[in-house]
Amino acid sequence: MSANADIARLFAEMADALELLGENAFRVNALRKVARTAEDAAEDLAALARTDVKTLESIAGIGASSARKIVEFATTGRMHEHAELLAKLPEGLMGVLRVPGLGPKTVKLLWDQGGVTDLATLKAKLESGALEGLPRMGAKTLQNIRENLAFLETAAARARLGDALPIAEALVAALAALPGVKEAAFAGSLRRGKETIGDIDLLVATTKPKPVMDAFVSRPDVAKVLAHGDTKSSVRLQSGLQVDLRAVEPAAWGAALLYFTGSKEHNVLLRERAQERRQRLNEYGLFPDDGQPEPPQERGVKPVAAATEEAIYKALDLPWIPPELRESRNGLAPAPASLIQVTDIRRELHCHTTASDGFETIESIIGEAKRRGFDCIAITDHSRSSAQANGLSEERLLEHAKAVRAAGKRVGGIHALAGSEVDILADGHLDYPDDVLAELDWVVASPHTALKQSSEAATQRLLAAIANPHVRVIGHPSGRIIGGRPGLEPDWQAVFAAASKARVALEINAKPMRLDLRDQLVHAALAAGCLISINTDAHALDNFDLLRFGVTTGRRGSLTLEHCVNAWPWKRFEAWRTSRGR
DNA sequence: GCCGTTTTCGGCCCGACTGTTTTCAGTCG
Repeated sequence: MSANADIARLFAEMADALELLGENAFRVNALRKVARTAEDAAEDLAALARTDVKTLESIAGIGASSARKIVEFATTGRMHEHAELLAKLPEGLMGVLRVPGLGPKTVKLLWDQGGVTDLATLKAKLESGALEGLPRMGAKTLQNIRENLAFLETAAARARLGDALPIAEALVAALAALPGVKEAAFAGSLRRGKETIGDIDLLVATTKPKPVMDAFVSRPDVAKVLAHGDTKSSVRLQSGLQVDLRAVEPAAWGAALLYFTGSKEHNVLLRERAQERRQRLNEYGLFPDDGQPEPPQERGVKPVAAATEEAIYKALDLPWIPPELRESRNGLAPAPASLIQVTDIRRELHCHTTASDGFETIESIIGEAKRRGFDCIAITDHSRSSAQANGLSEERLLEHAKAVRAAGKRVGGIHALAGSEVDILADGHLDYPDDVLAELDWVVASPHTALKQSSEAATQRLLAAIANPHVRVIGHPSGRIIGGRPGLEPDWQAVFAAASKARVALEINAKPMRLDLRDQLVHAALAAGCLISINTDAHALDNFDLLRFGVTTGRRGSLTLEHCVNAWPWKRFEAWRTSRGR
């Protein structure tokens, strides 16, 4: 999977380089599309390049030329066109493109006429005044570049879904409370539930947008106003997060929500479908195409559909597609009939108590699970090797199991499973011997250490854990931390095949810093016939609220109720739980 | 560079906003 990320980076860099060199914009866009396709792909493109180039070329957006480049990368680890392109530019010049507001035209101008070759020379020449007098470089523009460069130097990477969503929800609530606002919502990658987001896209429906825009840019948490128009404004919050707000007429709400939710590929597919039906789709509605070049909304043409997303999909003979599935890997395929949702989840199968590194007593966390309507909770404190997490010795584990069962009886009305989150050691052995695991009701096996081992070692490690008859779930299978560490990169196809055969579920850990398995891998695991378990890995009572992030990740991987063991009726779950190892 | 029951060549989304402009180029989404 990391090969896909590498491929995406190489193509994105080629697109940047070509743009700086003034190459044809459509060629640049085509390369960008390959980059986005690679980033979203559920398949391992490098593996495909080695075994099945035809299928690689059949992926929308990847043509013969890009396939050839991917094959070269998959077989040699190099992409010579990428290297040759980058050699034509000063090494740090592409970094200058990361400054907000600086695009290829301006960077090329700064390079050709200003001698800027990287962020350091840009900073020096801004300070020395060497850029004054260049075309289109007025005082205001130079000041903006200064500020945006300073921002770039301190900016964090993309925000995690778990951090951005609560901020967006608060902003939406504030906008919805303003006079004249009929609807307010967040759109963009946040609505699609991507694990990280670059900015927050907000949308309001109102007939009087100006006061809404004014109120928005005047918020106390706004650090800088990037744009302030009648229907569109853009700010940077003190947290560094950029927030864009668009205002539309209530009658065009659905069209705007659809348009600003994306993804780009999804929008293109919808527009193409509209064109096939002699219709035009834009952010103002779905219109009959009368062949006139001027936008229909400016000529008073009545839309076929505009007020709701559902109406627009329906007019295009499509079912409404949930935002989480509007990614390139899904095309316009309808959502599966029973796509998982938060209300389907009946049990939590991975949580911690004060016995290891949790903050709640056994009884407290069982009570919380019951209060939330769950039929079962598995208590899975850490195993002995996780010393930093106060992992349990064999003796403590067996005592703990008794305490869990007793607490379950005291609370009543919920099944409390005495389990363990047992470490998968670097060599694939589990942290307790089989005869100890046999004493438990439930075993989640997870990697916690040696997360930089080779792909081969990681594959053998996970296969060994899957082969253990006591293991029912592989917890956070890669061990990655979003924006922190990449985690294990095993041969996922081999892992999925083994897990599918052994009926061992793979976890989607709902912690926003983990979301592990990630969405693309969930998609691939399901294609291989795997079972999935969504768990919050709760260490505190409010951690149960993180469930929605795990469910969103499952939805992005097309997870259905049938493949999620947390959603099964109790009898089916019990039959599966007790079907091995005992 | 990609794509094709209207094209294997000739298209490829386009509107809002800013800053420097005196009518528009560049960026962004």
